[in-house]
Amino acid sequence: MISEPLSEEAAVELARGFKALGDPVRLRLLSLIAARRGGEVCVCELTSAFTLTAATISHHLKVLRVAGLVDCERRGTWVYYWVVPAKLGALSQLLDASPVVAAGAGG
Amino acid sequence: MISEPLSEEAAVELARGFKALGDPVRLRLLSLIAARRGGEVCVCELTSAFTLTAATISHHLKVLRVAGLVDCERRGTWVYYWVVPAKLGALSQLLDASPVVAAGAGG
DNA sequence: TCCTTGGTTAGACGAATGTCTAAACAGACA
DNA sequence: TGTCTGTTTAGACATTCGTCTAACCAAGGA
Repeated sequence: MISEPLSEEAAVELARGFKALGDPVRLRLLSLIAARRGGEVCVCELTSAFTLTAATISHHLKVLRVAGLVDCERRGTWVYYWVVPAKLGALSQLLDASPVVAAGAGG
Repeated sequence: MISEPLSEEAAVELARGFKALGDPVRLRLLSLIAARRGGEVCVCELTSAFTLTAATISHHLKVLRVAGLVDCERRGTWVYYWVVPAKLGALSQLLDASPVVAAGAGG
């Protein structure tokens, strides 16, 4: 859980991450990617899991990527996406109910 | 970490929570409230921590409340807010990078 | 070179968001 | 009752968001 008030700067940065997660499509995209621990998922596979257009999926993937939650790489014809665990972990810790004695939380 | 794809329904519900967290003001409000573990914070105290109007703060608090992240109670003249740990914990778990489950969590 | 497939970018448009001012509601007190 | 303080609600307005279609870029194969 949050143990001390956030600075405005920290709040802006963290809010960017949560904002990216605040859409059902992006959350499902992330779950499809993250479900493959350490693995990668082709965009074509992600697109086929929705009834939305490829352009819309690409847009959502870009939002996730700009937020630093996922990263990608083109490999020949296809583009593969994977999650960035450190970024997800940072957001998770903020909400975690178990005390995390990290980051010199003075108090 | 997310270990399996989310259903559309689950994604919609969870996205509501993350969306509420996706604003710097709301994130700072939550941190101000959550920093008092089990405690409560008066709206007047929250409002004075920002340069925004009381109406705007009230609006953001309502967003957090509708999302189930905080709850409140009027007590005489003042209104007090507190966090709902269970809700924060649910969101945290989804992103948690250190899953308690070892391998083979089939389902 | 041209064509085909996979994926992204650009532009448009209705819906939702964040902020404000003004007004209303709730309680305390003279 | 009236008035003051604390908080929420209503309405307005510019900005941002999610989606689409159309166009473009990247790679492979004839």
